[in-house]
Amino acid sequence: MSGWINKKRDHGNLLFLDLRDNYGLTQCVIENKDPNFKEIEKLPLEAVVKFNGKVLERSKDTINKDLNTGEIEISIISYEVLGATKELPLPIFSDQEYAEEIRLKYRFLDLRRKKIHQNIILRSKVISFIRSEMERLGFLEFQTPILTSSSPEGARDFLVPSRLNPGKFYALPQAPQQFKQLIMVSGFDKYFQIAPCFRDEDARADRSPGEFYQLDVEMSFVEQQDVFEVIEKLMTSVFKKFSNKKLLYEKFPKITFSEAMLKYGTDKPDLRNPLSISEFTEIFKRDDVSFEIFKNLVKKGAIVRGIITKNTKDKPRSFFDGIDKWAKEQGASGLAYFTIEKDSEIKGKGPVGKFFSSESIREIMKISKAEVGDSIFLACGKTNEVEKILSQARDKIGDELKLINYNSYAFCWIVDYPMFEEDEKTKKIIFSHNPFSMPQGDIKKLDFSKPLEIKAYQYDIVCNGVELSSGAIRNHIPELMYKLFSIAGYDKKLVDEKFSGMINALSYGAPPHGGIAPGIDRIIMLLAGEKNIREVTMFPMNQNAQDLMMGAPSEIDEKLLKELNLSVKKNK
RNA sequence: GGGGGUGUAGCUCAGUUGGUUAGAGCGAUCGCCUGUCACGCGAUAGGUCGAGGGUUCGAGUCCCUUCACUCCCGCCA
Repeated sequence: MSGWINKKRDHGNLLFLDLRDNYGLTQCVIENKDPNFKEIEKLPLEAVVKFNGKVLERSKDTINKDLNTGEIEISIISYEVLGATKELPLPIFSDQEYAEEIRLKYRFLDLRRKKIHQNIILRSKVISFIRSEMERLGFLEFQTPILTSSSPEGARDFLVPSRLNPGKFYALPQAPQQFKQLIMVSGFDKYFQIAPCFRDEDARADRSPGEFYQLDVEMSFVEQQDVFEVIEKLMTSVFKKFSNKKLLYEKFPKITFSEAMLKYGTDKPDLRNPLSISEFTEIFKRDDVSFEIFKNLVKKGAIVRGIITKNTKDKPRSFFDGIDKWAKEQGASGLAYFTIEKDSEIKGKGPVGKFFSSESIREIMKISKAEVGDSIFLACGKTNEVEKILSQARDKIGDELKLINYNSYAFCWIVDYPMFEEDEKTKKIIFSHNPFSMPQGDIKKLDFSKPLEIKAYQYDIVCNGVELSSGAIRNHIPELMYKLFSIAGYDKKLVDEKFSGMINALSYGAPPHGGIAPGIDRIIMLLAGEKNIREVTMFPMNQNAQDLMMGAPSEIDEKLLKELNLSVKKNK
């Protein structure tokens, strides 16, 4: 048996060694009467060795139930060192947390550790299963180019200089978006790919810098619902196979974008959380409400929304103040709160309760289905500010009140995204999501004079508050595409120039088509129960997009630069 | 680009109000130990307290600057 020395237990005249390989641990044993004893005793942890020996059944009282191989052990007869080791920069056998820097620099050692080793194995199995499921559903896997052209919309591109075309650059694909549409125009009707995607944007815990993988899917002659059915089938089978956690919905609920923003304050709601947001702005226009701070803000155009918590009348003051304090730490102006009580009359108890008449509280209860004994947290401000803080408050309060079943998965679809939105700074009309999406409604009757009212066949799939993917039914009609691009400030010439391949292809008989591209890394994160994408990525870069193990990015030899017709301008 | 957190031995961490020689566990090295499975026991080595500057009789501890890692905002069609 060959493997790494995981742990030694040296009794002086009797030595146990746990030998580790990809599959687990096996205890090996040797006694001091063996001539090899002294040498084996000195072997360092993590040396790679081959032991020849006898497999022995362990006596009943020495069986280790925690090991798969705990009923046997190997009595060592001879050995060979296959790979020596220096002193280790981090221990392998412990479950302790280590600094990322050292883990990433010695990733090959880190990957020997049990948890991350299992995560990577899980990743392999999930991807393999997805492939076979997609094939079973009739999809074909194709590869698309890695060296392609830069696209004007979307994220920052990674660029690759062209030696043969001095001064020109390839871009790495942000996603195979245009290619998968071209595949549909080419007459293939069900495509998928485990596709590498490259975006030069800043990292987050759930976002690798630079590169990540999508399950890229596209289908022709389909409507939105056809895409949903394929993905629902796939996700339920993947999540059932690789997790024991409960799926709250097998038919994923559909929530419109505007409803999601109102009820949850975000377009990626965690539906494991039963709390929802209600709209109360009108309450603050009543004469029998005297909460002047909010009333004055409402007069200036602010809105008021709030979250009802059920039966929280007995919660200590510290709970409510804690939430208010937390909200201020998040940069909001805080959350006003009171609890609905009743003696002879309905009234509000708490710092701002006295500002509300019985009648106004009755109205609040009607709007939000609140009852006596419930409490209400209120936020006031601009729409996007209120949405943001209440969205966070929903997670925070749900967690504190233990309302969230963390042992479950709640999928949903967010649908009916607007085609356009107004840029906050420039006040220009821009594509709110994907410029290639098909607008909803009768295309001949679309009112292009009110672009902000146009909805798109554009959708997101969300699980446990994690955005897994967005997708769309595509716009396959060139004239309509020119029209939509012109609203976003691209004239025909520019569209022809920037999207020549696409627009040209759509002019030669393009089928209606659509698709989606769920993030593989995030699916694995959800399945592995990890909060950080590096825990499910074999060789990740750090937050500054550096590979500490390989030393990337690095400076480049002058000769190579010259061949590429490039010179580097040094700062300072 | 902005805000927060962290940085002390190879690794994980403790270090009180600024006060004597900066500690523990794991790991390493050496010794003892025949049924452990986080084996046990004893000893030794190992420190620019991230770096630079300042305050002070005295700084791991206080102040300033800076670097690294990380979390968040911006950004991510």
